[in-house]
Amino acid sequence: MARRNAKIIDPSGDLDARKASILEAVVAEHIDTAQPVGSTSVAHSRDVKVSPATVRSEMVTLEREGYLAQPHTSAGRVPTDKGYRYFVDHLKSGVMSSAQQHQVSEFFANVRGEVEDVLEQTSTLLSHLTNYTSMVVASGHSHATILSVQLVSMDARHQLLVSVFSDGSVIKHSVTSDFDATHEEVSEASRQLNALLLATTLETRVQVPSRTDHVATLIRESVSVLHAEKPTTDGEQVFIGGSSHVAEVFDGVETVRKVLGILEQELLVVTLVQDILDQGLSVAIGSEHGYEPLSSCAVIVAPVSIDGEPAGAVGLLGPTRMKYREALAAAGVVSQHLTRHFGGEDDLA
Amino acid sequence: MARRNAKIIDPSGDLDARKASILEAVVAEHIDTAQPVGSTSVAHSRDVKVSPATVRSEMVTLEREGYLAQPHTSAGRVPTDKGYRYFVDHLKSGVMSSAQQHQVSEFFANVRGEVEDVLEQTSTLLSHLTNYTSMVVASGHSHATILSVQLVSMDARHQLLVSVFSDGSVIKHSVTSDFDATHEEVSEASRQLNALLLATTLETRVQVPSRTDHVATLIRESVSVLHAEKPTTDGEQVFIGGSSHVAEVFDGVETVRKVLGILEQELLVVTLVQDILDQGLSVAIGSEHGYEPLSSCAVIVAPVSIDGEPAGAVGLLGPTRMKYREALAAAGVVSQHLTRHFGGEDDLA
DNA sequence: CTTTGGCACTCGATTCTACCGAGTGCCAAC
DNA sequence: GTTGGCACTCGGTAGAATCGAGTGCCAAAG
Repeated sequence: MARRNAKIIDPSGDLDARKASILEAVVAEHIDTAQPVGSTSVAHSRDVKVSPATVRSEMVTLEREGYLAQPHTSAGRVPTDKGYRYFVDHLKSGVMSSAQQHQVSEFFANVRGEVEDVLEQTSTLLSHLTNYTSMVVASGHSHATILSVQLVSMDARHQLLVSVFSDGSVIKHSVTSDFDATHEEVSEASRQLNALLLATTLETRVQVPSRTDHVATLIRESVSVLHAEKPTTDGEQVFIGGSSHVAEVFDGVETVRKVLGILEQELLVVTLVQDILDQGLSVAIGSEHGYEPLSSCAVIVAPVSIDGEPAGAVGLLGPTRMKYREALAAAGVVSQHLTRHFGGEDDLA
Repeated sequence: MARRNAKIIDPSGDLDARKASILEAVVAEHIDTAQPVGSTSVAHSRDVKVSPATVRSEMVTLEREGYLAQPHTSAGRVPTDKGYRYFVDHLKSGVMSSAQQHQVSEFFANVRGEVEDVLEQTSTLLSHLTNYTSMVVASGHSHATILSVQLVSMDARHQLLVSVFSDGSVIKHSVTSDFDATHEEVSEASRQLNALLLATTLETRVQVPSRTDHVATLIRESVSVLHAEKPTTDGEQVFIGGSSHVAEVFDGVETVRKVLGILEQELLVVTLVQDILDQGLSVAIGSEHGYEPLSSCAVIVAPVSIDGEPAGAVGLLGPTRMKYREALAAAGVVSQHLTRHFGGEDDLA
């Protein structure tokens, strides 16, 4: 079509149809062979109607424009991050095999248990579906309200503060006092804490009694440990599935080590996923996410919401040459199922 | 010493002093070079006062007896699992560097938070100390008694059952009813549940009301989900630290994959550690633990107890040629600190 | 002016060979 | 029983030769 313009280097990054199909062919082939791809195989691929020679000359352009790279003279071409980016941006969204679709429906029809269990199992599911490492992130309860708090006496000087939130999460904190508290004092404190904190969020500032008696001290102590929760973690949880796939999917011990090292740090994974989501991306390729150790990785994310509110995300981590179509489809389908699962009729907690 | 008997093949597996020191030298050298070790380097090592020729002839014996193996003719010797076993059985227990000792004390002096957090951080500590993957297992609350149960209403048909145990653990279960329960009904059920279950364990059979009103139904339902907890998992928790070390410490993608695959399955890790503990071992080498995919691994375990009761264990996973002395020392020291930490004055929960 | 087949050239990968040397097993001497 | 000496083995490495996939360029064809 816009052939006449082919000579003009298009700064907007859009390619004419022929370059596009060549780039696509290169990416597609490199994804499944992991080898540099040469002009002949591109020329023979569907959607490319020109001779190897023409392909070659187009490839030098694509290389100059940064979509392809040559490992060394007289080798085939390999896509750059930019090349992959173009590829995924122009990917007509694929669809999962019906066997897999079935597997997912089956899974969500049969899962039981608490949210945490469901999320954990979901991450396993996702990694099995794709053969990549999966991440399932549940955002924190920063704006969940407190449904109940209870102070339970462990022994005279140790109590356990158990708080239940409207999102179904439960957290415990241990409270230590430097005096012996009677059972009566503890349950009185528990009663008052309940009255005090009911329907508040962790961000609400509450008026604590300033008296110095045992009950008041327990209350102050309890409120303080509870509110201390906030700054450290936001209560996000992350479930990682199929980390063993890291070993099959990356080559080079060093890469494997680095990637595993990142996955070990849950906080990092949460922020990574969050960052990508915030950028409005669904795929971050190579250096796009800014984590140097993951520069040979691509990360796919798909948001999950509950009642219209963003509530987390599912993610996949693979090499930049991952099978985007399948992986995107899987992440999408699973995130939709999750959204439906938690939005819908079933147990919320 | 028992030199005169050297010719007699000792079926009990005890070696005369010279063979022992040769075997030890081979193992020690192979551990830090990862190479087959030859007669000359053994002969030059401390504790071995004989010539290479003598070493060689002893080595053929050691090989025949199954302590050493030869990768191929005219290569050095490599220890077999049996060789490593002898080595660790006769290891005079080492001691950690004082810098490390300090690091551990420091850690336990400063660590805060709930048990889970402490255990998780402990596993990180242990893996940092040793450069191996660490496992920290906390046994289940099968004989902990219930301190409190509370049924919290989420919405009309969903309640959350929150149970607090004497070991400081808290578990939640969601309860779904097929009728709309009022707040009053829920709190009445909660009250009765408390009375019913207080001081029982998950194994105690309790008499539930057989009435068909809402409160009784809630109670039956709650008791049932709570007691259903038992069979699936015993409530063990496992924290794995430093899985990225797997990639540095094993060679061969396939091994790395297999090991990571095992580590992914928490249940497997728990039983692995438990099995080894049950066998009364502190190290399981190669095939001793019976997990085929881990046949090139050694696993070190050290029990942790609270108030004299076994309460879990710490473990390390490395290659069969791991640095046993250091790793054993680290696991030992950390398990002791952990035992002291939870047995002692500090927070129990 | 674009496309194409032809062709010389490049350069990593593979294969082959020679060779080195660590290490062994054996034996005769101590 | 221990030791030095010696012939032999065999994996690992280095270098040379070769292969071949793939390129860049050019001249002819459309």
